[in-house]
Amino acid sequence: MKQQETIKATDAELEILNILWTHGPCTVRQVHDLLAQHKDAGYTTTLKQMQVMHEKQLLSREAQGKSHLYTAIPSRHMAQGQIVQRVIDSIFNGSAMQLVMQALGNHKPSQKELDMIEEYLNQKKDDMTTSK
Amino acid sequence: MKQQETIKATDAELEILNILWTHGPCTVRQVHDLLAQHKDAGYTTTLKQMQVMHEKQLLSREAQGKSHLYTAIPSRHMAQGQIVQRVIDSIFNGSAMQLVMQALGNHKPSQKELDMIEEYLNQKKDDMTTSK
DNA sequence: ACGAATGTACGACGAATATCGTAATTGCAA
DNA sequence: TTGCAATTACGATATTCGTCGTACATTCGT
Repeated sequence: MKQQETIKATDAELEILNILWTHGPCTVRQVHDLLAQHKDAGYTTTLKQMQVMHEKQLLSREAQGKSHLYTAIPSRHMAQGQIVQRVIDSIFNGSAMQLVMQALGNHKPSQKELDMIEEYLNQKKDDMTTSK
Repeated sequence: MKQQETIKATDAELEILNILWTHGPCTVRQVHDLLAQHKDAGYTTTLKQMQVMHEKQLLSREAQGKSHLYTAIPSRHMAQGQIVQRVIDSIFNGSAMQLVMQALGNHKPSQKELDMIEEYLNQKKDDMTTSK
């Protein structure tokens, strides 16, 4: 059911995964052009990177015309979970709450976002009284 | 006012910083012994690492007897902020809230923790109505 | 005062990563 | 069908990171 236990990706690889997660399946050219907007690297660099990621089972690919269409294999949600956990373990001494506070503090949440959390909290509380 | 704009530390370095943050100034031996509890590496490895970190201005040091006492230069809080921001940018598409939700979802907060957040939220709301 | 123990300094090495040049391949348009 | 432009394949190189061996320095107990 799980083709992959843990995701091991470098920062550069994360960037590419993020593009794929956001834009759906892409060719190397598309990914590269997006990357090039805020980063400076040659086309073959991106190509090589994606080839390696394909070997590492981070990307699947399918021929399409003369090029390849690449797709992210790990889900964004799964990767997020793992990375968040790693951050918590490494510098938040294992406390997820501290991370939450940090993120909230940094961010100056908008009213709408505060409402979102509140709603979430209320729902959690309901869960607690209803069951368990 | 700020001796350091951005903190660039590898995972291994983060581990060491975390020890220093938690235990306060330490000698190489102390850090190494703590690391050795859940990791396997030689003493000189830790030493070298901390020397490099000293060059990189991640650690300051002070002679103490025959050894050196090392201290983390960046504050834990600052490092947390930067890392959280980087995570948000790289895989949460810039949305701090998504990270918060992910962390909350992962973690199954306790009642006490929920109260903490709620209190925090109320305070935020007060801020919003009082000032600004 | 001297030798063992404990530290530090320094350089080297392997693996992984990032980057790119160049060659081979492929699809398509004329 | 043939040539060109785009794409892929395949190393080669540079850099960084983690690791450690070994040499040098210092302290302390006796």
